[in-house]
Amino acid sequence: MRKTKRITIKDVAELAGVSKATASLVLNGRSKELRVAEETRDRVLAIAKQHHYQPSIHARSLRDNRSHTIGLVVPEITNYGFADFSHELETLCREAGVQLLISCTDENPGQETVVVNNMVSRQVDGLIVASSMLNDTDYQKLSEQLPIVLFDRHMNDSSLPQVITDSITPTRELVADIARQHPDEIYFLGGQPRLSPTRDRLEGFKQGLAQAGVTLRPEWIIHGNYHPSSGYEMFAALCAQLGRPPKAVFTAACGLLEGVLRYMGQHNLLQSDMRLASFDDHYLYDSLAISIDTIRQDNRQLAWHCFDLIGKLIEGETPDPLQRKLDATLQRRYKTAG
Amino acid sequence: MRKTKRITIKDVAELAGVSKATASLVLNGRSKELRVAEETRDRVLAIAKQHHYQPSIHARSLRDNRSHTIGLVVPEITNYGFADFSHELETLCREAGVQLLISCTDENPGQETVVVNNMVSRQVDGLIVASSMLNDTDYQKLSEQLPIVLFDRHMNDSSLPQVITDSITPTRELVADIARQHPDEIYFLGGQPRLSPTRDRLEGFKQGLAQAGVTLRPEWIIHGNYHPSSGYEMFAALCAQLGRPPKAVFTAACGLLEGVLRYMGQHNLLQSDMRLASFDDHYLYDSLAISIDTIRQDNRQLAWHCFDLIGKLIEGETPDPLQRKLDATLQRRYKTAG
DNA sequence: GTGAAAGCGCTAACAC
DNA sequence: GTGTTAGCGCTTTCAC
Repeated sequence: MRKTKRITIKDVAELAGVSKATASLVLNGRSKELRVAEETRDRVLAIAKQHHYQPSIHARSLRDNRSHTIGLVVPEITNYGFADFSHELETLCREAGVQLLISCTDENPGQETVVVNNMVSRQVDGLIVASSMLNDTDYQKLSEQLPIVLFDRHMNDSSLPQVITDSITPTRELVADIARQHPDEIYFLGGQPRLSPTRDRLEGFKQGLAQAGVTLRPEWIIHGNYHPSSGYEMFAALCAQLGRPPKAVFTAACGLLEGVLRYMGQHNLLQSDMRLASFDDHYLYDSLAISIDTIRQDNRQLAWHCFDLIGKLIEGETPDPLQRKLDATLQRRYKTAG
Repeated sequence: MRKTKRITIKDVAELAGVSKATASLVLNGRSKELRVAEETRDRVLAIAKQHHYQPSIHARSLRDNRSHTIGLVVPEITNYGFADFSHELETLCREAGVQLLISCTDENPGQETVVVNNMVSRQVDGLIVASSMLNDTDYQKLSEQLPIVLFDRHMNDSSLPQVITDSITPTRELVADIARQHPDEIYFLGGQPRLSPTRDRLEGFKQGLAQAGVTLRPEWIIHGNYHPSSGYEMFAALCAQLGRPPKAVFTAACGLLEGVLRYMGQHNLLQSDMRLASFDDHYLYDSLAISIDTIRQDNRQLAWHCFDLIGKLIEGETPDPLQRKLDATLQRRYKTAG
């Protein structure tokens, strides 16, 4: 293992019979502008190629005080939406010669602090975060040290750069549609009430009811958290309380939906005529027994904007606008009888 | 942005009125063994804490010629199995103070070369790869430079360190069961015939037929590739050829199954009595209209062994055994009538 | 046109 | 007990 020792610029220089400085110029393609003799240049390049010279990224990072690395912090990489987003972002990074570091928080604010500190100590040039925190004070402070972009979730009136999907509009439209079919019973299952996705989607839910002329009943709104099991429990409790499955349910995120589906699978409810809708899409929903309407985020756009923001911030530019809101798409699967 | 300039060990030393060397000793917790005065030590530590001193990882990496970073290369992070594996591996790495770099190849050998080179140039200490290559010559060569562990897929007689799930045994058992129910028609949809998962799972398929006393018909075996669309196309062609859906199908990986399900969804076949089975599990399969038997890999074990191997290799140890084969679990969902 | 030297932040040998 | 120094690999003035 590790037989071949690294070849350094000093080695290349010596082999080519020039100084480190000259070799450096040539290898950085600045030989033209700084008038290095063509013959010298070719010699250096030949040696470098022949010995597979690769610059030490550590030496460079140390010198430049730049790691060409950015961090991505997400709640769960096993969540299809975040995986898709990560993939898109990784592609953008690779094309730009930037290395992406990915860490998961498991929806746990304590762990979020750990992984973020970890990335800071790794001297990432910037940080892109889908935070599980309730407020942005930590990030506000951190953003004095390095560029931060929040996405997917946003905090109360945060002024930090951020990219989110507009949840309210599509939720309103979808919920209004469902409410017209089931004006007497439509439940909202959400995560922590203080997290922005919950608040926004609940707002959309309320607007949807209003739009359909349906009066909200307080018991329709149920809060839990975004842990996988929470959707299951909320739905189980609801079924127990009603003595039957509800007529219509909107879940605020795919994790919650997952729990609901698990319960339904275990209790043979998948063939029922319950109307189910959710934020977040998944390709397997096309193959489920039950037709679920969903709201699909555009992860490619999301990733692009995050990358654009963080890149500009790192370069010291001031991107405009600093906060971006993207459109989602309704994915309708439910077919109204007749 | 970036108001606060980094504080270095030199700053700490000066503020504490000691030399860099002393400060370094103290900060690395080696003050006891090298008899630094307690008073000095406390002073240094106080200053460091007060100014939030954080060592420069780049300087350290440069000096130690170690990045405390390992690379993970997977075909698709959006594939649930790989996402789950990545998550497990990331947790292990974090606990060990190692940073994990993740890159995707999109099942494309050319891109695999790119991302691997990328990681090498990032000077990762080791590399864990689920390769889409047909042979291991590239990795054989690369392993002279740095430790490599292959997982999930293995190449022909490769002697490189690797961790794989035993596909043959569970596939045989599952297929034998299906073959007893449908001795006259059971199809195998696989990826590239030369990739190890395809070969192993096909071998298990054949053994399963033999075990059930069923004679294999050559037309039952269909090869495509592991791209999402391939399963769809193979299955569509099969349905077209038969003029009806097949009675029983085994797909060699979840990507292929995804394609089959998409076709079935579009053609209202999800309620049919076709028997479907596959390698790789997904939590949503519990909620599908059709009951799919699957073979579930143990990603936590898989990640643990990869981490164990790469860690030991990096430390210069020779792990034993160098190649590991783990057991999978049958996830039965199909209920035989009666 | 090219080379010598300094410095990025850190640690380890070796003085004192 | 503590300080001095050299060196990890690279780039960038500034001389020559």
